[in-house]
Amino acid sequence: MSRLALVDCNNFFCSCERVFDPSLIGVPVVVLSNNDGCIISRSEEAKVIGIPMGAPLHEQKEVIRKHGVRVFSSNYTLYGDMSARVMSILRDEVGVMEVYSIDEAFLELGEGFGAEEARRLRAKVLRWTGIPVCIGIGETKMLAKLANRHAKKNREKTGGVFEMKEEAEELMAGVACDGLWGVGKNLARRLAGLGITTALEFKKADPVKIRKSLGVVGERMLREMNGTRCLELEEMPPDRKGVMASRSFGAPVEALEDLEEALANHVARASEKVRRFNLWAMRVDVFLQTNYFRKGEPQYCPGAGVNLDQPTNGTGELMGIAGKLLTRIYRSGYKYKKVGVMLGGLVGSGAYQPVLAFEGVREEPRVDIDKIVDGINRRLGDRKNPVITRGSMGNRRLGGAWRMRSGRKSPSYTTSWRELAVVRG
DNA sequence: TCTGGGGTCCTAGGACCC
DNA sequence: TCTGGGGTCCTAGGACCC
Repeated sequence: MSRLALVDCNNFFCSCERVFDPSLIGVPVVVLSNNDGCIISRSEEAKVIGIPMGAPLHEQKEVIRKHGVRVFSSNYTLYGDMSARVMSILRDEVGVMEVYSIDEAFLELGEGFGAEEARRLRAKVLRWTGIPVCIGIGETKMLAKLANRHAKKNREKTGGVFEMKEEAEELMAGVACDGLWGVGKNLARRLAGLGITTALEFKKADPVKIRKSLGVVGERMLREMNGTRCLELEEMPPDRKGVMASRSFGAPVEALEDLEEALANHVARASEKVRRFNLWAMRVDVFLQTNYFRKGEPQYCPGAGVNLDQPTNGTGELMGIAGKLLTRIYRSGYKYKKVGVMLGGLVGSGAYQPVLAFEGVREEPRVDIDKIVDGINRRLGDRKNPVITRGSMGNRRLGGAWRMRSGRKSPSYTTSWRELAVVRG
């Protein structure tokens, strides 16, 4: 019987911060979401003192002060680079693997790769990168996930590695349904309605009943729980369906010009991403949001989209289209919280149907300015701080109400010459 | 005062077609 | 009394994940 391993980095963002700052070891650490809004990664020490996942920062001010919690803005440049290092080590170990997220990968295990080998791999990743991982082994993705969860929750006993074997059912009896991968609050409630509250009860449930109540998604999970693979390993990630870019503002925004400037920045990021994947967009959507946490204020969350005659990934062209959509939905008198753009209907070169053109098909430009700008920005700046921008994106140094907060970011230790760690003799 | 961002898949329902 | 049936495509919204 072939098996999969799920390798999952522990408290990944916090662990990345710790690699380059030893003073963080042994003390509570948290990393914040964009705009310094929510807590999205916690060290073990931070979990112990009761800081919940996803909690708004302002609700935790007291705990943070009392325990001297170290707080960081997110530094995705650093995390992305550390992730690539971990993944390259894993890739050396097995023939087939799927990078599932920035901090997780599924590995197809060969004969003889069991808990012992997993422990060796775990030690290797820790030694080479400084990142601690947990490894769960099972016949399917769901079982590997469950094993991983057990390994993580009982780290002293398991040493961070667990393989699903005969004791699986005993373990499942102690896991609530919403602890299963793919079962959230809502599905758990539906399952409870069927009298199913533990992972073991789910595993033994009647497939017909599950199918009827949870659809194909539920049936797939049920089969996976019983050792039948329904969720295949995806070695090559399939092409993206859409690319979105949006940000909450650092402060409420009312003026159209400010929204336009923010949107131009989002379009620049989104179109660069689309070009990086060598794709073209057939559709553009723009949306606006007011702050739905402020119940007393008038709310307005409109969106508008347009299908394009010809696919494009040009920054300038997309900025023009998005700007028109924005003026169409904009109404004055609201305090906006967020603006965003979604590039959809992505197609590869040659995969799209040329338009039946009465006014002539657009010519390809002789010099592709966007690609040149992308190259320079990639070499001299980073994704968040491009060195070449357009006038419509505003001036970074002048700030602007819409720019997000990110006041506690650690240096990009591994990707910027100017921010290398300094060793004192 | 302050409350993230970016994805995926599935389903239901409407428009439209023959 | 009679008011078809079956299909596809698209979109919006729900649910979930990290």
